[in-house]
Amino acid sequence: MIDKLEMFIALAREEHFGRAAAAQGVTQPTLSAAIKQLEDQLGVMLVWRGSRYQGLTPEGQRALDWARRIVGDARSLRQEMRVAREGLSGDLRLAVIPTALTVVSDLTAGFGAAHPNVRFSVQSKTSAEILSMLENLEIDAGLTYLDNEPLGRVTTVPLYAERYVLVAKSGHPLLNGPVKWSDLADVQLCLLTPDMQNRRIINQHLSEAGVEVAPQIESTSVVVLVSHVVRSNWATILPVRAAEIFLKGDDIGSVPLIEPDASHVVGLVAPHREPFTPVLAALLERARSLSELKGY
Amino acid sequence: MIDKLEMFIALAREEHFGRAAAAQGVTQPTLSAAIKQLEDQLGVMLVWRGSRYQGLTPEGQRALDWARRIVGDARSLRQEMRVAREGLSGDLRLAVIPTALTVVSDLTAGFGAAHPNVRFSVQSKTSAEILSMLENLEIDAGLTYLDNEPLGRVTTVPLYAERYVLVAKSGHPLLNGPVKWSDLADVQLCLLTPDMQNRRIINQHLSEAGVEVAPQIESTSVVVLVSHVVRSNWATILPVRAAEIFLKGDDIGSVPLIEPDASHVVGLVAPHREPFTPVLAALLERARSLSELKGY
DNA sequence: GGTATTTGATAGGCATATCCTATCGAAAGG
DNA sequence: CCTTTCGATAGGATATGCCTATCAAATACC
Repeated sequence: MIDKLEMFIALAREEHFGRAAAAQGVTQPTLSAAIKQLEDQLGVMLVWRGSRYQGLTPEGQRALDWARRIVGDARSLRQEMRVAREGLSGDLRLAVIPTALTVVSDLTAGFGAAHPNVRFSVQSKTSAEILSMLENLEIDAGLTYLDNEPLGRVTTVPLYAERYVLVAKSGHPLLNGPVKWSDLADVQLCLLTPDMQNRRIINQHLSEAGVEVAPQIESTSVVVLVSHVVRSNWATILPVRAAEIFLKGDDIGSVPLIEPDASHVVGLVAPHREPFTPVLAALLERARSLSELKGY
Repeated sequence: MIDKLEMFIALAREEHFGRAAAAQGVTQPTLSAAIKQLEDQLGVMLVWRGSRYQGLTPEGQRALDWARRIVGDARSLRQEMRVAREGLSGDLRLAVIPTALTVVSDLTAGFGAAHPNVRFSVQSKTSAEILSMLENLEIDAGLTYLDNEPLGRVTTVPLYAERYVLVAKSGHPLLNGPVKWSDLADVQLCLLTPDMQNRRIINQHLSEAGVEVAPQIESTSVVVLVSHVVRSNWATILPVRAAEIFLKGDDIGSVPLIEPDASHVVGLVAPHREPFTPVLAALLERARSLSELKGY
């Protein structure tokens, strides 16, 4: 039963029998049969059947919610038993917005030393992808914005408030003092792609300052942005935490962006499932002790 | 997997391999094998093994919590799909304290008419048994005291406040006006057994009024108490709601018990599992609309 | 103290479920 | 019109689940 629910979740996620089967490490006929059996056992159609996958029925949608719960709890059970057996161990799968990637090392620093058997897997994703992956049990926790878009049924631990700086090559005229958002009208900017929440935040502040931007360079990667700043004449806007790591040398500099002195809360997000698995509980505890926003 | 978890729950409840197997409709070797496989899959011992069942290990205890969650959710999934298929239907298993048995008909009255395919099964239990059966998924909801003993992780809907009357044969000298608890010192009382919370409540009020009682007749059934009142010379103490149904004829009468005018809240109790299954949600809704204690 | 009973584990055998490979038919794409 | 994609179906090997029968240890009883 639980295996079939896993396959059902995979099917809903991949929207494709073949890919879902591959993701589950079974062949396509096996997954097809599993879905059919699930439908027989529950007595309802879960998937619209044509010659191809055509989405979930309303019952399928409701069943998916339960399936996620059941499968998630079953994994929690297994994980907790493994921890009972061999101490904190296992994989902790994180997805992180690009501008918070440097914060991961703060989280893992003490954690990795205290729990050497816990392995981290970190991937860079958009905030929307992070929420969807949390729902689909593809990751155990995420690092994303907490104060902008609706999050759903999750536990959150605020970590810090993002503040923004303009990053440009050393000697750039704007680097001499705080820069207003409205000063950026004629600056050549490279920015994250618009599917990134960070970009939408920046767009909003720029537009509120009456500035229209159409960056020639967009990327999903902060590294790409910074290397364009270093190697060419672009400037970029980054959260302080994301920029810091690049500011060690003399190549580039940064100044705070003011009017407004914008700030957006970033933190850890995890599925809310009482009780938490030991590994996740430990990570949340670590995040709380690290938080700059205890009272948030 | 889920089947094995069901067997594990049964074993924890019955504390006996053979009985647990019978309860699950399998033979004892099947259940033994299932538990062993569960232990193998989880990699931990769940049950202390001697020549007989000797309780759960700490890991077993934790696993039991998850197992209840998973099995309960799986049942919810199945029930919800059945409701999607054929409308509100299925069994609703209730356990009720004896003094609230007459209230069940208030709950079922409108409900049964609106949902003819829902069958009720009602059993009379102590409040402690009700809570334990809720935990073990043996019942779907209970009717018990809400304001005395700790309830655990449950949803409650208060229904009414129990108030107490003295019930005695017509013509009994005490029936002429309100009776104080302290007036009962020399009255021959028959009462519920001390494992019933109602009896403990009554004991407490009597003892606070300085009255010691050692009833010659004790029973788990209100019917037994009332028939002793009718046929012999005993009196008894009952909540109004439990007494009403017997007061139609002229054989017996009742008077309020005062000083104190004691009151204890009785209501519906159900496992807290979001979202509720449709049948349970409908019952809770019915209970809320019926409640005399909306603001409680 | 010796016998009977209770309790859970083990062994062997059968039925069923599961998962694979190979193939098919319908729909979509070019 | 041909090719590709996608999911369903068929057949066979393997694994799992559950049963009956039996055993060994512990306990209860005379």
